[in-house]
Amino acid sequence: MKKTPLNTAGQLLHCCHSIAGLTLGQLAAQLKVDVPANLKRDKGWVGQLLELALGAEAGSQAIPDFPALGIELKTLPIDQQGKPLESTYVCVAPLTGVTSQSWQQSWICQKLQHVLWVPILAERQIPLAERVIGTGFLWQPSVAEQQALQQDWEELMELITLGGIDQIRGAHGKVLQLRPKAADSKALTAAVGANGEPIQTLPRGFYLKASFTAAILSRQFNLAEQSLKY
DNA sequence: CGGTGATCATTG
DNA sequence: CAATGATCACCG
Repeated sequence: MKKTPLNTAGQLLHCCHSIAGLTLGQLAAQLKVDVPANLKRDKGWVGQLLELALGAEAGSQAIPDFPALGIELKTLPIDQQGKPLESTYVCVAPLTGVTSQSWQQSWICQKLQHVLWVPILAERQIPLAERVIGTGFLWQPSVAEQQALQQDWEELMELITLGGIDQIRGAHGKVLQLRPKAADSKALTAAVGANGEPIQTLPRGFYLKASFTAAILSRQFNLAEQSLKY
């Protein structure tokens, strides 16, 4: 865990391993950060803490957490069985001006090319300061994962550009969801209406379903097990 | 507002 | 009890 910017993915991973096994309280103490009583009013606290610990530079800018490496940092709340407790927010969804954009050029695709996942044992019954940081790992989508994501994305984007956004619910995709991403249900942003006319609607964001992130963890977990056997 | 970081909490 | 829709805090 260093304060200086990391130059390689290897250094980042090493830094990540050095904080694995610590509780959030221990890490916060090292960084001289106060631990909130709960996450009710500090939902992004865990993510911010890990960004500080690993030296992410992007802050709240719309760029990768590690610009030089093109790597995105994401914490993943899991239970003791290693199962994700929540779906994972990826980024906001463009609602206008994206006709004929390809999956490969999309913002979400770019973000998902290199992700540093850091599992956090975060069952709600465990006090925040006692939650344990897991072993982070670098991930790139497999061909199959890429195809599943692209398929859902294309379906969702077609609905958005054709004015079907108000029919989209969280259940629409298999691995990718489109759900509200706003301060509250009254926030508005521009979108396309049913007849192609401009309308105002709730801002949406792309989320990875828990079953998808569970598969990522499973793949990592199984590989780790295999490496112990041989 | 739109983006970052997400989790909360009601509901089926 | 998982999943969807709602919400919290901070920044430029």
